[in-house]
Amino acid sequence: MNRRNTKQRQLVAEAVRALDHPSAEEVYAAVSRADSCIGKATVYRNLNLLAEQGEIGRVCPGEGAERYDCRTDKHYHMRCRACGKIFDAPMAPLFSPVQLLGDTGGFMVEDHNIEFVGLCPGCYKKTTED
Amino acid sequence: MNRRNTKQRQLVAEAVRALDHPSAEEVYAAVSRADSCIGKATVYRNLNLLAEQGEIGRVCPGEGAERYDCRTDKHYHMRCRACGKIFDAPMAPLFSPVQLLGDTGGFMVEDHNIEFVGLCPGCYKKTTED
DNA sequence: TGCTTATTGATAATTATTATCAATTATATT
DNA sequence: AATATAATTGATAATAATTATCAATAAGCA
Repeated sequence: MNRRNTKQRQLVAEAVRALDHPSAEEVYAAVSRADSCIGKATVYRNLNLLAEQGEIGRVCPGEGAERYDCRTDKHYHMRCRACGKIFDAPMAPLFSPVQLLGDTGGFMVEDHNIEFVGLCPGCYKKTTED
Repeated sequence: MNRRNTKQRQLVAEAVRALDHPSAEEVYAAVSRADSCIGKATVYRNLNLLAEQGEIGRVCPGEGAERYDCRTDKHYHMRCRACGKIFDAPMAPLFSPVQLLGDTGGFMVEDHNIEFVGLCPGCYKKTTED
């Protein structure tokens, strides 16, 4: 059950670090440039594995495909509702989010996420251009 | 383009109100009990339409299918990572979430969502039972 | 160098949802 | 009430994103 260092896995990890919140498809495209015969399933598998092992982050947008993140520290995101692009939110993680909650009725909170939704500069510009 | 009050649409709206954060599939199952020949596409279409018109809420969980919500006021959710069930979070909506953000670099924030992730009472019990 | 087994690539399968389109039906108009 | 019209429906195909399957390959230890 020991993890092995394959060329494919390295390429996937590098792609996530080189790209900005890429989707699996975008990672696949980038990796394919370096090694055109890499399989798509291999990309998905490695993204999952790297995320599980905490080497990369995973972002679950309210809409659209999963994104991956070179940052692994706790932070929040802003999603453009027009182009779907994900940005890091300039906001410190809440110190003790569970304290914001009242009686959860026995629900054990382990984690939390915040997503800001709106328009990125480029898409906002487009809405005012007509 | 005027909206019409069909029996199917009413059944979908009623099902969302009767169920607790149901998925489209769960709404379909409930509605099918009342009218067994309702089409699945009709359920999806009406959920989208009712959500767009603000008659029901839509919840986009970090994992799993979309959920629908009889509540339409701003509130947050807790999701059980084991069973996927969605609960209302006992937390008042942030008064001015944009004030929590620093310089967004021109990103226009319009909305935000918070999801707490953890274990619901039932699933937590199961983890301690062995 | 050879062995074991994690990993791969190709592809099928799955899940959730939307698009298509002819038939139906709610509602305004006559 | 009869008619017109266009919103809506149901069936089904299509799509998108992801996971499962499985024989072949290759990483890394003995």
